[in-house]
Amino acid sequence: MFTPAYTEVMSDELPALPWDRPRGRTRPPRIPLTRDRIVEAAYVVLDREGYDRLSMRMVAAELGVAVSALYAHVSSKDELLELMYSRFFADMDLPDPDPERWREQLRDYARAALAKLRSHRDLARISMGSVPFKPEMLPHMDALLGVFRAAGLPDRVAGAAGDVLSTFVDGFALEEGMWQDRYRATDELTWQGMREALERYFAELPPERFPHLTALSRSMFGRSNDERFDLGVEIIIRGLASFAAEAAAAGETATGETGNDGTGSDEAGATERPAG
Amino acid sequence: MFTPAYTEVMSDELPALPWDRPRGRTRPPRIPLTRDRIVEAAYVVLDREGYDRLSMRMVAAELGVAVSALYAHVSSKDELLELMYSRFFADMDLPDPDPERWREQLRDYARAALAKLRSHRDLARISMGSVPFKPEMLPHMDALLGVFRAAGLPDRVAGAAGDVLSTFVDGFALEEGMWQDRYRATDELTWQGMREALERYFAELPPERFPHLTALSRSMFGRSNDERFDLGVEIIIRGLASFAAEAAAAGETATGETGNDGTGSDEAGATERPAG
DNA sequence: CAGCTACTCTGAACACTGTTCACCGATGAT
DNA sequence: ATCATCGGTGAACAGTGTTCAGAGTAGCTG
Repeated sequence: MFTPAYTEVMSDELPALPWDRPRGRTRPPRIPLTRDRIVEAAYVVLDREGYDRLSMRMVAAELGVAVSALYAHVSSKDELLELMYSRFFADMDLPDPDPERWREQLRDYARAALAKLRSHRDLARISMGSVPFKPEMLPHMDALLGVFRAAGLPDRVAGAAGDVLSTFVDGFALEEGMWQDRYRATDELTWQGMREALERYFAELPPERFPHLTALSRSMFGRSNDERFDLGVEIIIRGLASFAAEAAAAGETATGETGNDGTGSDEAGATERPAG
Repeated sequence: MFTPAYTEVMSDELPALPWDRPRGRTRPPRIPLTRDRIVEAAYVVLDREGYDRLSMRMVAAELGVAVSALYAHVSSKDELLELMYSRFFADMDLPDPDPERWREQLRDYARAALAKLRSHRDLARISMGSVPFKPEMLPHMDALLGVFRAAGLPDRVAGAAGDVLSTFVDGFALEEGMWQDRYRATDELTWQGMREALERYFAELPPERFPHLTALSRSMFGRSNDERFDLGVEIIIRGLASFAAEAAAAGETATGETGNDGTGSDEAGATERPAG
């Protein structure tokens, strides 16, 4: 290790030693560390190494900086993860409620959210692991509630609809990521090959013990993941449509608000078939 | 440290030294370590300390045993977590499909699963973090598929229905647990107090920016969690009912199977996901 | 009963992790 | 030119999952 005094005195007249760090103006002006740069580096590490190997030391190494330097800008790893998660909501555009197009809007929003979750490896795990509420998601919650109300959902149902939709999107992305981790670890199988292997596995189970699994193995794994996702979203949308139709009917017959809590413990008004 | 030879020779004639471990028959016969005992101890630690503090060393301490002893019965912490997760499916009873009662059966199953997830602290996190498929869940998947088919769902929809339902149940329990962790850490608030605080928080947001959130804060947090859960399940059930009714109608008019994939308006099947 | 093997369990170690803290060097201000 | 401030450093601490040579015990064999 050279002492600073030595390099300061000598390097004005002599060329810099090859193993010595460049100094003066030749050295890049040392970009200061910021939260943003840290978050960015964390995403690089996440994409390259995955969630399990994402550590403060790796982020610091990515920035060419000591670990402890991070703690001047970020109070803990948890906070860093939350900052990463907050970026999730940054550049997603929000629907503005249109009663005519609420189904399409929900479908589009769900697809956009899934695409965002897929855009970084293991991002779904960060999303699922974060505290269930961040101020950044307020505009999203509000916009979604707006769509639900535009669809004609009673308030109680609107309040619960967001849960169903968001847990499905998050859970779907999480499961998808786990399969990827899985086959990343075991073999160099492609995603398609994995699905085929699963289909074969289920098809070859003893049919007397698992009659439905064996019969449906093709239906479960034959189609693409996107189709499975769309189908799930469609199930939810139709469920919401049923409540909307019910509310509309009640609104026509009686002007006052009904006390129906929407859980429909009986199986009466069900099977409201949407036109979609 | 005394050498074993010393204690062996002397302790027959002399009383045992007070700091020496009792030997011979007075010592409890040393119950052998088994996978089951380890899993059981892990659950004790989980309930007392929570998922974040669940470590191999704590499990070992709970059993009064060295850490490395665990690795003779369990190959890794991941395997231990999977063993814990496997217990989840052990004593849940399965519905046997009844076309007349499929809604009730799904509702009961969802409630039972939620109750199971609630029965141990942070169990939902283990569930969500586990690999998406375990052989123990085969009977459950088959039984659920049976219910879906009994309901009259087309195969494609039945294959996706399980995803929607299970991600909702898991996600709901996970979120609930996170709120609990949250208020456990910050204050000695009760669960009810937490909900009230949240309701107030949303109600006091600027209404011009968040018109729907402020308007619906009561609807979202006023009711109990169980009601919110039931409502979510009901949304899914109605969505499935819609597909079932559609299939029934198609089956009456035309005998052949229709090619409808159930996703409704397409326009997006694209973005087949690459494996990476 | 003695001797042996087989097996469980121990204690120490390794390579990590998140986090803290006394210092050091370069910056901007007096 | 001196001082103070502050961002960044390196070492340390307590904790993690995991491995491994070796005790100690149990049960089987001669």
